[in-house]
Amino acid sequence: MAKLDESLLRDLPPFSQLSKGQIRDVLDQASSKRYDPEAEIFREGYEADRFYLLLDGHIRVVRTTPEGEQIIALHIPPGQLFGIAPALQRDTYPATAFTATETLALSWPVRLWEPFVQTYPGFATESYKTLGLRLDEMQTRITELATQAVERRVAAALLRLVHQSGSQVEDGLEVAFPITRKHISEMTGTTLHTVSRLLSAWEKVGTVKSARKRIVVTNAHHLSTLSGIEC
Amino acid sequence: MAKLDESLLRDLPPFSQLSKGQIRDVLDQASSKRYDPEAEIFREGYEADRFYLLLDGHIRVVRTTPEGEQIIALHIPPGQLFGIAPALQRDTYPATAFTATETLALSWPVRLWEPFVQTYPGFATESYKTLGLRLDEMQTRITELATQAVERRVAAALLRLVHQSGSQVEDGLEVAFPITRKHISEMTGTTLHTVSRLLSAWEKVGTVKSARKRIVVTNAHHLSTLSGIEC
DNA sequence: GCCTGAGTTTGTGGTGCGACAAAGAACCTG
DNA sequence: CAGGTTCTTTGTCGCACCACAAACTCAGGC
Repeated sequence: MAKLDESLLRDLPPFSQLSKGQIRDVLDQASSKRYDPEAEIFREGYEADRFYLLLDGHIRVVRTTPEGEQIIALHIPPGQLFGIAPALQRDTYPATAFTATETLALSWPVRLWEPFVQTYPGFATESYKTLGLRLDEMQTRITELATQAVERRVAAALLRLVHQSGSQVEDGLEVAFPITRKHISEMTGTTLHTVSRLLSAWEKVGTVKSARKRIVVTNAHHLSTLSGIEC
Repeated sequence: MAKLDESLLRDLPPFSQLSKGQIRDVLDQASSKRYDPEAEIFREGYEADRFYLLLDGHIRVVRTTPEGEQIIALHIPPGQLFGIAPALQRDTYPATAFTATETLALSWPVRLWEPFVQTYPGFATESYKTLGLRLDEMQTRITELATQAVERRVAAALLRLVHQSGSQVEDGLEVAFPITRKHISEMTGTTLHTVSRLLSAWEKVGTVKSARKRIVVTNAHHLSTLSGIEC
C-alpha cells in the first residue's frame, strides 16, 4: 500500500469537515490501490464488500444487458465516492466499474460505512447529496431517451461530459479521459456509426474537434442550442 | 386532520421497529390529508418543504420536458415514503406527484427528516433501501430505453406494474389503479398509438385483457418471454 | 520499417415506429 | 338522453435511424 498523506482528503467534500486526527483514522483504515487503464474495479452482481473514493483518474460505471450490450450508467470524476452500494442497503454491486485512465483509488470495507455516517460530520450529508445528483442525472437521461432525437441526446451527453470532467484547452473544453464513439453511443442509446456521423458534421461547422479517443468541444453554445440544455 | 390510529404505521417497514410511544410521537407530528384522483401533491422545482407517506391510493411521479411532454418517473404503491428530497439534500422537488386514485397520505416537515433518521431504529435503513430499489429500477429503464425495441419495453413496463401494484383478479393480475395507453407510453418512451396496437395484438393472443383505463395481465409468462425479464 | 488490430469514416438500403388523420366507444354532466 | 369530452382503435405515409459493408487511419509491437 502506498504511503498516504492527510492532504489527500482534506479538500474532498465527504471529509472536508474532519479534524486532522479523524482524517488520520479514515486513512489508517483505507486500502490504496493503483489500476491500469481499462481495468475492472468491481463487477455487477458480485458481493459489495468495499466502497471507494477516486483520488485520481476516471471511472466508467457500466451495465451489461442480457444480450451482452454495454451501456454506461455513470462517469466518476476524481474526488468522488463510488461503489457506495452499502449506502443503499445493497449487498451486491448494481453495475461494473472500469477505469478509463490509470487510476488511484482508496477503499474501505462496507462495515465501516455506518460508523463513517455516524461519526464523521458531513460525511452522510455529502454522500447523499452526491447520490441525489446522480439520481437526478439518471432521471434526466430517462426523459431524454424517452422523448428526444438522437442528435439532441448526443449533444446533451457531450455537454455533460465536458461540464463534469472537462479540462480547459486552447480551443475549448476537452473531455478529460480517452473516449471512443462507441462509448458515447453506449451513453446515448445509439450506434457508434451515428455518433461518428454527428461528430463529423459538428466538426465541419466548428462545434467540436475530435481525434482518436479525444473530443474537444469548441462551441458549447451550439451544443446547448441543439440539446435544449443551458450550460 | 383525520384521527390517526397507531395501527396505521405499525406494519410499514420504515416504522415497524418502533415502540408504541415512538409511533405515537411520529403520528403526532404528521399531517394527514385526503386527495381527489388526479390531484397534485407537490410540484417539480418547488420548495421541498415536506416528505410523505402514502397510506392508501396510488401516486404517479412525473417529469415534464421543456416541450411540455410528460414522462412518468415512478409509481408509488401504498405504504411507501415519497417526496423524500430531504434524504438527498435537495431543497426542491425533482418531479411532480399526482394521485392516480383517491388517496390518503401523511406528511411531515423536512426539518424532521434528520431527527427521524437519528432517532428511530430502522427508519434510515428502510428509507435508503427504498431509494436503492428506485435507483436500480431507473438504471434498468435507462438500459431498456437505450437498447430495446418498443415491444420489449412495454412488456417490461406492464410486468413491473402488475408486479409492484398488481391485484389478483379472476383471470390474472390487474393493474391496481386507472391507467391509460397514454400513461404507458409516458413510461416507455413511445406513443399511445403504438401502445394501443401492442395491447390489441396481445389481447388477440390472450396475453392481456383491457378496457378503458384498466389492464389485466392474463399471461405474464408471455410478457416475460417478450421482455426478457423473469418474473 | 512493416504488420496487426483497434478505432473511425462513409456509403447504401431497409424498416420500426412516429406523425398525422379520422372515426368509434365509453363515460360524464345537466 | 343529448351533447361533449376523454379514451381508444385502426389506417396510411414518411423518414430517422439501424444494419450491414467496406475502406481508411492511426498507434503500438516486434
